[in-house]
Amino acid sequence: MATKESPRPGGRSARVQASVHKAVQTLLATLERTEVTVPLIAAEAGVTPSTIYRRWGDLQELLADVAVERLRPDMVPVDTGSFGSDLMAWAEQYAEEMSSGPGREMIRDVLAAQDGSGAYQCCNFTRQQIEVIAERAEERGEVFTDVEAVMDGVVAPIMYRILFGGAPDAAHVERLVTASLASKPAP
Amino acid sequence: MATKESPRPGGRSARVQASVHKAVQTLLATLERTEVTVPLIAAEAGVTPSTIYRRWGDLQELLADVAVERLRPDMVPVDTGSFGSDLMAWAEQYAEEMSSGPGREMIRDVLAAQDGSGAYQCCNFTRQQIEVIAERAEERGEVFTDVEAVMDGVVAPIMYRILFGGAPDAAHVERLVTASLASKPAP
DNA sequence: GCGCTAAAAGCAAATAATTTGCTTTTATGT
DNA sequence: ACATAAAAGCAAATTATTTGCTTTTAGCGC
Repeated sequence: MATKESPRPGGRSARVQASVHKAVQTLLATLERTEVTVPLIAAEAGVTPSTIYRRWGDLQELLADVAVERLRPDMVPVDTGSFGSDLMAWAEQYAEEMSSGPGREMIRDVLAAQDGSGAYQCCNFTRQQIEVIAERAEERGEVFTDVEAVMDGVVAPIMYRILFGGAPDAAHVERLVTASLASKPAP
Repeated sequence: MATKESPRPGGRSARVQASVHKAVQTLLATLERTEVTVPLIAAEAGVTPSTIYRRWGDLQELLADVAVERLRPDMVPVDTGSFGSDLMAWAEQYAEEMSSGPGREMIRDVLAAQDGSGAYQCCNFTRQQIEVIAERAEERGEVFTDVEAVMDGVVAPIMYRILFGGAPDAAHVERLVTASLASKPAP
């Protein structure tokens, strides 16, 4: 989407993107999802609706774009001393954040977009967080669970239940992590 | 959504629902997702757009409603003689169906709707299929994996990867099932 | 069966959204 | 500085959505 091309002639590009993103966040914080429209966002951002349509295509793509930015992790997983407790702490926080109203809406926005790249990015944000935990474990000389096994055993069940059923409770998350630690100790 | 109330005065209800659903399926088979609009569906179904708006609210809810119907299982999982092979056969078919273009679009439609009940229903369709496999295992006197453990260990990873990354390949699905069979043999 | 009733559907005007052709602005490379 | 091409503005045209009101219909009591 935002490829690495060097900025070409003509763009107020970055400025508009920033104000539109901010406008979306402001409006989402205030109004119901169904009340947030492109013309409203345009007015709030001080741009023309056609600018938004031409840059993003439609409301869903814009909402997805904003949601991906907001889902980008802003901190490194806390270091609690071991792979197991790092993963447990991370998973608990992840489940809580994603289960929250705003979390669920952001995930929904990302998945609703036609362009699947947002979902892929989010998945990678998560994978990278786990890789950080794994790399620390490796530096400590620990035996630790394969990253893809954690994706399957911890991340996927949490996300599945948030999306398709009730959010998993803390005990469930703890069980998932424990099982993952026990089952596949291999890199 | 479609509650079990006995039909009240006035509804051509069922007839309209059927023709609109059929129209949606016809159009989805022909056109790109972004080209399918409420007025088009209305014309194809021989109803007025306002009828659709009043019954379903918007296009997304209608698409979700249709997708849920299409995701409803139409057969019982095949009986291959044991819990393990039943689950393996079912998981392979499930992964294949859901990974397909139409499968992915239906899931997306279900999740994109404001009304989360469709996702919940789909999750239950899946759970019920696994329960059928589990009940057969119980009748045979087998030891078998808890249904929720299968949801976490097999269904969730398949769905997560379909939604967020590349679809899982056959070998991956096989590994998930094998691990699930090995890890939690209990009720 | 016959009307009564209320839910659902039709119709059409009003509103809101999206698209589009054309003009203007602006960041970059020369 | 100037030329250039990408991005943004503007406004008209199109398309989608909402809404008030009328008509049709299925179930209900008689």
